[in-house]
Amino acid sequence: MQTSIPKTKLLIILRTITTSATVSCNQRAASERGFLNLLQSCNTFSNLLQIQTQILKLGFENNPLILTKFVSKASDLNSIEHAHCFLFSPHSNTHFYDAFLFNTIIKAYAQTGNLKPKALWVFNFMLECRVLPNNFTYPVVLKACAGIGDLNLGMSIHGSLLKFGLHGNDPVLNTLVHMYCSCKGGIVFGRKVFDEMTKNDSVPWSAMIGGYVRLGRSNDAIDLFRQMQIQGVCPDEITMVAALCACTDLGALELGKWIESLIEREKVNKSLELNNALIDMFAKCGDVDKALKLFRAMNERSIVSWTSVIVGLAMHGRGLQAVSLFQEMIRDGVAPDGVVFIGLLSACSHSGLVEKGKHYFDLMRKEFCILPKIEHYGCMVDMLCRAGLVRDAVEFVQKMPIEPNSIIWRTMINACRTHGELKLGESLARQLIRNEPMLEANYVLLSNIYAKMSHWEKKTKTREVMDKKGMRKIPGSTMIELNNKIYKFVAGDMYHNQYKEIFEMVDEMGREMKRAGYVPSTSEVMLDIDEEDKEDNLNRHSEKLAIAFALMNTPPGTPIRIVKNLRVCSDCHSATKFISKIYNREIIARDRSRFHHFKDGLCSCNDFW
DNA sequence: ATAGGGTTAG
Repeated sequence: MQTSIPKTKLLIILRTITTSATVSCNQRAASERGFLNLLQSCNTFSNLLQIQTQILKLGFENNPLILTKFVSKASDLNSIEHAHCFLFSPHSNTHFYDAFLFNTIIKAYAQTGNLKPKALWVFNFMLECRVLPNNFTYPVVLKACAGIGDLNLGMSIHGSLLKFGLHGNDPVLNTLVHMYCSCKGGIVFGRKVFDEMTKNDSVPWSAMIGGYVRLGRSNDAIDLFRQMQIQGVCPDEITMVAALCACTDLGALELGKWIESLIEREKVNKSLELNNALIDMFAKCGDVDKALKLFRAMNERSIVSWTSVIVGLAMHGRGLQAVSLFQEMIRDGVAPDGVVFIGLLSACSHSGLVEKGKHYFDLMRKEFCILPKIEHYGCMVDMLCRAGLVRDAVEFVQKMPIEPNSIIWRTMINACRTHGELKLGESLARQLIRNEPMLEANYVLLSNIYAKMSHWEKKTKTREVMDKKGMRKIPGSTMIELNNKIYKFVAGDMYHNQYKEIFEMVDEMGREMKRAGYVPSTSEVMLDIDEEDKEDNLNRHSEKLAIAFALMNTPPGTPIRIVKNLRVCSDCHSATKFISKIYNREIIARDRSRFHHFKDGLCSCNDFW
């Protein structure tokens, strides 16, 4: 329940102010202070409307301070557009407006979800009104620009900053770095500003490291983080969050633990966000139990904390536990949002809980009034497809009230391939290519279907179309951490300095596995070559190279952690099960969508992925 | 009164 000033009281106060017919300076100041206090306690939209009327009645429409407070109140009440109309009506006298007032409006727009472009409109209007921007203007206007992500826009603001000859102080330069790092294609400009500025504190470092993380350049982010240490700049909790995100992206558990130890050593303030980043890092780097432990120890949790553990459990195939955590969250009185439902539905999807998934999909609309978005429909399609119910998925898509996106089509096409609906898959893939001819993933899907159908000439033709358009398949790669270094393997990799030993090890593994009953699934090889070459091809998959490398370089009995950039192929999946038993190793593999814990010849995913 | 951070299906 919101507390509001009773209307009667409000009117009495207003009347007291209005009735002073001849006011001295002191009285005027007093009435201004009184009005500001009144504004301060305004907390509903109808209060705001009353205040607006009074502003006109009392002649405060020429008082920029009062107008500024009015704007920030309106912003608090999500009514910035209302304040906008009031301030920029044809009758309003913009002659009295100052930079503080404009800055406040720009900031209010910058904070909105989809009204950010209006911040730039106000900025331009400010220039038209010949109000000079100051050093407080640029951080807010650049922040709006960063939110829009338009590089040209950002550059023109940068240009206007130079034109006004403001001496860029720290906040201005920091936001300039942030803006460039948030715009597509802008990171080099951001780096240039970053390199040329004097960096007195952690802020520009956080902006730059965060920029690399957002671009998926996590290795560069970590390099810069190390550079920061060398330069003797102390990272704060925000820098730590960015560094942890880089670890999460890489799946680098050891690196993540190192950051955690730095946090402890430097006694960095453990903000809610930092705890959330730690939870997410541990969950997505393979130690979901540690993530749960941290989650339980937190004294303040946000919806993000809950989402992180639920998604973490989902990735580890612990769907039932994810569901019970969701129920606990509801019992705790935390209001769910659309995002946590994505996590919950993906938990059901990864654990084959089709009925539960359907139940929660209905519940989100009926009980929590959250309208399912395309992502939620995507989860449902994925869930039906994983469970092998391709026909149900088709029916579901036909009944959907919104247009399916290409992600949903790709999910369906891939499911058609794995569940033998090849004709359907082919026609869907061809349709998708007609709609989206410049996306390589669509051609890869079609060519994989042709491979499965053994339609080699059609497959070759698809590949030729790709070549002609200059597209290339993303190569599969596997990452492994060893002695504080990150090693990356790609299929057939011969650049590693141990590659001969690795290939020998892979061959030995192959012999041992065959003795234990492993049959290479050569149907996974999407090439028209003979069976023996197919086996070689399988043995050169990046995953097997990484595991061989780990077996050679780590003590017997220790767990092996690997991270793949794509989904694990079914041959590598079955081979890894054998390896875990033969070599008595626990192998924890993260692929593009989930974790596989291999132990004693079995996988935690129960072959469901 | 001005700067920097977190979660999401495929």
